[in-house]
Amino acid sequence: MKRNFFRLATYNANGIRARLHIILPWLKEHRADCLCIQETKVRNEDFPQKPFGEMDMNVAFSGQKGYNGVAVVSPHEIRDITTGFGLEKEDQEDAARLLTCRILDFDIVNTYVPQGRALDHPNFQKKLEWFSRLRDLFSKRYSVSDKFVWCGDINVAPEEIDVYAPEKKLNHVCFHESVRKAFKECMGWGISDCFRAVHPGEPEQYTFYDYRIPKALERKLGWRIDHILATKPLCTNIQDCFIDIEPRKAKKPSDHTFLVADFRI
DNA sequence: ATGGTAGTAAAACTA
Repeated sequence: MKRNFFRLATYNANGIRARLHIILPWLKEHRADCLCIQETKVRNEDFPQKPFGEMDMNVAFSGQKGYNGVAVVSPHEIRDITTGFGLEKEDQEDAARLLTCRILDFDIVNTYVPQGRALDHPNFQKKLEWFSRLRDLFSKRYSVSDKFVWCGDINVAPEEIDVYAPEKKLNHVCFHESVRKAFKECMGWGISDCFRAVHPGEPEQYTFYDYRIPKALERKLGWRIDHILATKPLCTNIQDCFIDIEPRKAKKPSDHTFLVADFRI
């Protein structure tokens, strides 16, 4: 059965080799046209290409040892793959956090935005700069009239409803006003939050549950920090956008949290 | 106010 929409999803794997038992069945069941993965935590030479190839999926990946790492999986051809910000002397970590490609007539940017560690840590400045560098990349390489999607682990809860106990998170690197502002300024290039376009004002819609917090899912102690942002040609054609959490299928509840958007084509 | 656990990969480190 051919569908009249393009299904794009994003998933933070926290180690792709430890999540294949979740990712492979999920791909089969949901028939995503594009799955963007972050925190693969695997160097390129060790990337598990075979299991994807065996189910006729193409993969593009960019990783480093132990940390970070991004990948794109698709049943379609993955073209024009780039990693990092496209500098002559590319930073290894940036290359393992940013991968762009074309699938059908969609321009896709998959990012694992630096978490930032602490407000007074140098990594937090790097995080803020990432958003302006991304906006520069968008405006340099793409047009707002393109079918363009930026998705991934953005590490920002944009609004109070996007995190539990927001009053206690004002100095958190994923909720501080400076990082929310930086994210919004980046979006100001011309992209909108697909999830909020479909579910405006809906509270307790989270994409991330810290596995260190006991029963975080049941207690609704989560964050909406993974996002799918799209330009107007796509935003005006969103059929659906939803968070797929199926804890019954996972050993741990946070193992199985996908953010999905369906774009009418 | 802090810590809680998981993954990678072989002792810390990031989240």
